[in-house]
Amino acid sequence: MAAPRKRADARRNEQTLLDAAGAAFVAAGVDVPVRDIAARAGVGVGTIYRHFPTRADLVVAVYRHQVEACAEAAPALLESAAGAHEALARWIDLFVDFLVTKHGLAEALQSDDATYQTLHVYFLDRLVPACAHLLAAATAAGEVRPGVQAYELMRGIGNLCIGAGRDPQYDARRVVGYLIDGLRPRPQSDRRLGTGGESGQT
Amino acid sequence: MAAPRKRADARRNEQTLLDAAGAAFVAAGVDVPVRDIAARAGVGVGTIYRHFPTRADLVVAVYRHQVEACAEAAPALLESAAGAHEALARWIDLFVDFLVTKHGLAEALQSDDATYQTLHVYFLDRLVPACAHLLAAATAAGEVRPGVQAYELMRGIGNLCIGAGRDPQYDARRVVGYLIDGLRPRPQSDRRLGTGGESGQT
DNA sequence: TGGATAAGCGGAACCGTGTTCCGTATCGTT
DNA sequence: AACGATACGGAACACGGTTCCGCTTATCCA
Repeated sequence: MAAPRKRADARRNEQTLLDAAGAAFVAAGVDVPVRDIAARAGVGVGTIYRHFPTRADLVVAVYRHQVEACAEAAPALLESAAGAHEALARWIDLFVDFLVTKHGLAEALQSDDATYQTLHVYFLDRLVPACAHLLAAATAAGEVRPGVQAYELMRGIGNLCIGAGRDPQYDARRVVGYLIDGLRPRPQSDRRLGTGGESGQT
Repeated sequence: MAAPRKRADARRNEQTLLDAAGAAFVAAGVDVPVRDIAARAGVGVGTIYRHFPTRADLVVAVYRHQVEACAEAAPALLESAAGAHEALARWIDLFVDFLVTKHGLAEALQSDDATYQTLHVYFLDRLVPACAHLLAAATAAGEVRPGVQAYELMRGIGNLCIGAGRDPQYDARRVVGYLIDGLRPRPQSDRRLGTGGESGQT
């Protein structure tokens, strides 16, 4: 319960590591070898593991501010945007912009590798509620068909961002745009997709 | 140019390997360690690399028939389905059903790992034309907005299949359904997404 | 200020996995 | 049967994640 303040060199190293990791992520993606990060920071690999037991901890630490900012932007968008669907679309643009500029992050987010477990959890905990808020408003306004799940939507968006930025033929923003449009209620529906249970898998 | 028939044991081993690999993929995903496949087949790892220089070659060999069948199903769907959009949707369902039942395949397809390069190329070469055919018909019929690219659509669909089957909260088929709906022309459009060049990236 | 003690550090060592390579075994042919 | 070509097995190497322990350094107290 007491806050046994860490040693000064430890605090300094932690910051150095965050900077080095951030730079390494930009240069070589979030999958950059641990040894490379250590070399950049001028520390041994042991030091990294002491401060950030898993790679996910390091990634979360590096991107925490941006994720928080994204989550916190949601309410303001709901007020400033023309409509609820528009607000949702704008917020998702924010999320997509964040993801596509972080090489390998979208991949890591969807990875089933146990290493990235906490990354997954953190992003979901922080962003799904924000998304759910916007989504609920849009659904209530009749601008999104009923039954769309925030979690599922976030996973879909995240998936669509995989590989963006390394393939000039693939524009994640555009495809995400199609998806968001597809959330709208179908005017005169002949193909039922509403609450979704028709996918026929036993 | 001559067909220097391979040795009998080599042909036998190749088939054994295909069977073993197929079983291993089902049991442990397409990322299963090479040594495991070798053990299943009762051969040394060298034998695998001799027959299938990269993992992609092995994966392609295992799934070739199913990919061909998917590609070839396109024309028939165009005739049997109620409309062109419907045909496209049905064909994509086929593709999604294929992907979600192969653990790790969707991930591998989008991986930038050089190992999977030929896998990527094969799938695209085979399936993009089929998709383009359906898409062209749907666009011509005015059932899909103009400007949608087959390649981009296929990548998007593939991406959405990542992680399906290991997360009960995420139903790739449903999300793909949203996306396909979103391809329809927008009735009274206030948000322009048409030919897509507005994504603001320099 | 100097010494004791705990906190923190570095990097060698270990493990799992992909990949290569070559001595050996097997096939097909004469 | 014997020989050359073909194919095989698995040891060895490369590489990256992870652990562990002897050494260094910050902090505290007398």
